[in-house]
Amino acid sequence: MAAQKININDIATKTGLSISTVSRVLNGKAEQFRIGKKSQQKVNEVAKELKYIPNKFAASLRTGKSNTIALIIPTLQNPFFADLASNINAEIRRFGFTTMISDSDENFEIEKWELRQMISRNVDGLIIVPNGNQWDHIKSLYDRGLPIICIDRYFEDSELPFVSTDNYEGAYNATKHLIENGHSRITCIQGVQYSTPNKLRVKGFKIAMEEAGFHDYIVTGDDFSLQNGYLETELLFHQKQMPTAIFTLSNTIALGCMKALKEMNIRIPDDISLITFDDHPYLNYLETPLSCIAQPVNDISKIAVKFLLSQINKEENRIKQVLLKPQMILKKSVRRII
Amino acid sequence: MAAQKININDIATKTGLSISTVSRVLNGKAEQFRIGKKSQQKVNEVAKELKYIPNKFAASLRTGKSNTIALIIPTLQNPFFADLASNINAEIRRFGFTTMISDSDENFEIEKWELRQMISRNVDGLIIVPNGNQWDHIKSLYDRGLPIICIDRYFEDSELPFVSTDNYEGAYNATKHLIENGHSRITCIQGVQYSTPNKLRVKGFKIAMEEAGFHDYIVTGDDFSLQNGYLETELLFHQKQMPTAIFTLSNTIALGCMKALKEMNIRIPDDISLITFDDHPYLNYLETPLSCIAQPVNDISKIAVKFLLSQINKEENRIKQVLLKPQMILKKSVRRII
DNA sequence: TTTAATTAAACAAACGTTTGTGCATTTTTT
DNA sequence: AAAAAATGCACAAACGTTTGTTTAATTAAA
Repeated sequence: MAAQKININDIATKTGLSISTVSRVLNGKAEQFRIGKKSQQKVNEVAKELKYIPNKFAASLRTGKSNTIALIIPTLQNPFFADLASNINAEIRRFGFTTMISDSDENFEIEKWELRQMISRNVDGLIIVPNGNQWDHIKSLYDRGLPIICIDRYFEDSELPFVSTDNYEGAYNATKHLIENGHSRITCIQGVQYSTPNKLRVKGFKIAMEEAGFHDYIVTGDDFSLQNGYLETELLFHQKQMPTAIFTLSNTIALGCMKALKEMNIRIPDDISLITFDDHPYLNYLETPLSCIAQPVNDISKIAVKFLLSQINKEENRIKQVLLKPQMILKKSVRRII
Repeated sequence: MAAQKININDIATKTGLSISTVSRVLNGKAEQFRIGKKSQQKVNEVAKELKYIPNKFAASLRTGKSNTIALIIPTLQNPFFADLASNINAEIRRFGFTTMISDSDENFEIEKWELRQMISRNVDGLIIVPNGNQWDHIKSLYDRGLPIICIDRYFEDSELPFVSTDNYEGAYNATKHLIENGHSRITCIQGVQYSTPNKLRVKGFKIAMEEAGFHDYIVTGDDFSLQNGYLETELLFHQKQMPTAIFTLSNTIALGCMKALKEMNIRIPDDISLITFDDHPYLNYLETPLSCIAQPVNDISKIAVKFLLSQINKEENRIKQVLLKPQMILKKSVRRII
């Protein structure tokens, strides 16, 4: 089995040329090294004939470059991240690089494991949506000179480069929107509490509330998951006073929330208003299309890739940390009251 | 910048041992080669101290193994594939392998490009959802001895191993369900026509219809996309006689279909019934939860990985092509008529 | 006490590339 | 016709591992 893989040497033998010549032709350095036209042609012909596929490992071992970018995200199950991954993969391909996508399963230990795997495969750069509240493992690689950029989630107290959304503004606007529609009893269901986007979203929510003079709002929840949205919503309605609006900090939380509301026969927006972070095609087809704060996924992808490549090419960059404006998309889940 | 990456040699120097000894300790072959306890300890200490990360490229070059599995899917934007990718990634990790996920953007040329990239990175195996109607590029690798398994989409006329769903039965059952609920004017909106799952789904639909004595059904469409679902549904209602039910062959098509219906103010299931292939959490929260034919994504993932690993371990396998039973999940999108 | 067996580790080749340097051969210049 | 320059390519080292073979030192057997 396993017909002998053919290599540069086979081509050298078959053409009667040396491996250095073959290598140079195959790498487009023929002119630079004055390889004769006939030799070039012979090499190319034989390479095609033998279906030569270069061994990147060998090349990479020699050059130290792998032409590969690692992308680590918390989970592909979340369409927001899947979308991000798809966009980044396509964008990276445009520049001739290959992407190694990895799903850390929202688990910090797995993230570290995957990261080690990537590093030991000599990736040229890393794009990561970190899922813990520690960044030593990332920072130490960055300090070693590995080009890195965090997207979506990042660390405020670190100098690690990032591209994300202005989460504060998004949350502020969403809350303002609810307030302008007459809501004052608003509950915010949050995700992982220590994550930067979550903290900033909560901050945006609180400040908008305080500015409006509302001081006894509720912020609850602890995970960017369907279950969390479901559970927190359930609990919410076992309290004395129901909110008139809910602000969920992710699309997954929103779905969980909707599930609970449905089970309790609470209608959106008739009985309660709902607005959420993250957009997605699916949100348009829900029972009630959800008004949301959309993140510019495509822009984030493009900027992250551009930025990473400039790091790889050792270009100087003054700006290393970017926040893009979110967009509020109004659908049908918020009702004006009073 | 780029603090010198440390290698096995640095450890050898620092411990005063040889690189072969270090290598053996690090690879857990210490006992086998009778390396002294103190030496072992020294090596491990120094490795930790220097934060040594092995260079898999060098190892792989030497061994020919990479401990990496390639996964190529049409697009992460489709939650069905994202789900599959996430499951497979997790499953593969359990066996100590790393997954390289790649999104071919539903494009045959890109698929070939990605495949070359993977091969040149010495992957030990390949799991692929092929997106064309040619398989030479895959088959030739298989013949060279690369362990391969197709999932979801596969080729009937090839001996390439696959794990997929019994698409025929799924479609047959879905159609039967519509018929049993009194529908006779049923339209099927299909995806890519040459793809095996699509062909079998259409076959299941047709046979169920014929068996029931209905001969003038419509099968239309040509892409597993939202747009296709949308367009075909639009066109459908410019015809003389409207169907009473639609069977969409993927979740993406279903969404497009729903969008068109909504725009035309046609209600599900009051005005028309709808059933679709593929399940997804989101389908439960739609305006009308969609009845569907669910594929056993998790089982497909597990079996595919198990099967691939057995190929890698050169175990004999009698059964190389597997079809799993789909499950019909009834929600609220099919109405009994007459 | 010499020889054999065991233990512990070193040597060196190989994996498939890339690349700096060197060496013929041919062409151009003087 | 001799020297210089240009052309076309080959040699060999290096990248960081793994692994088959040796070697040295220690212990056990004779």
